[in-house]
Amino acid sequence: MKLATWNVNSLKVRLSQVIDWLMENQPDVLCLQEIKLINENFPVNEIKVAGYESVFIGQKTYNGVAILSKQAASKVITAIPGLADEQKRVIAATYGDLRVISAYVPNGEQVGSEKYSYKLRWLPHFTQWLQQELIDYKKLAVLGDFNIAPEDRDVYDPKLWEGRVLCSEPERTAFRNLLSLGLTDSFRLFEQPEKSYTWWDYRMMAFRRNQGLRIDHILLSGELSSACVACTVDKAVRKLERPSDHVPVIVELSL
DNA sequence: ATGGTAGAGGATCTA
Repeated sequence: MKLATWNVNSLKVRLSQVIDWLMENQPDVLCLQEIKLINENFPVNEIKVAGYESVFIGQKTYNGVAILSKQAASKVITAIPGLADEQKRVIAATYGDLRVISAYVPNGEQVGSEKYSYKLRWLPHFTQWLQQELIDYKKLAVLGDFNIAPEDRDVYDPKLWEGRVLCSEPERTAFRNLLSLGLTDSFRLFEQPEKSYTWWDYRMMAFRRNQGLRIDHILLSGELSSACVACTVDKAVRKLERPSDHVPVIVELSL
């Protein structure tokens, strides 16, 4: 079984790339973030033709998340229970005995900004919810854009980024708190190429210089972690014309 | 410290 996540930065612009990627890679599940469209405009039919069901929660202009899957979804949730939040950042769905969450953690803009404090307020709600999900589902996979580079080795220039948004200690502590629930960063289960990243700024030719950060992650519950046989980043799509600034992360599970 | 690019939507806001 193959699960993947991809921040597409507008599903409208990236739809043909997503369809091509599905056809090529045949994942069982693909989580999307930053779809940047409202539910009425979600391309259900185009995705269905490619052989995938969709669940989604959209929003005008910003945010929006989805899960595409070969199997039909059940028990769909489109918000963190109990959290009043205008921003559409999470969706959860069940496929057989597998629970999948697609998450778009707030970016935070800049340390000290209002968006940064929103991020730091949001993360404990997210953590508490995942704690409950782990109780309810033995096989839980949390995939998405976490907007946190967990360690210095996940940053092309740790000195330059020290203390800055995506790398600051409060954010990294929040990420470690997620792992403390019993979730595993699947990427680090395996030996990986050095300087592996999932996001590169569009500016300053950052991709060509490999000036990236690893901020997209797949976290697995204990039972899934034991079944995980690979975790990879698909850099190739970043070389396409009009690419997203993020690339897919993929896990393979022996289920 | 600043500014560089991309997307949405039609001037800025967000990343």
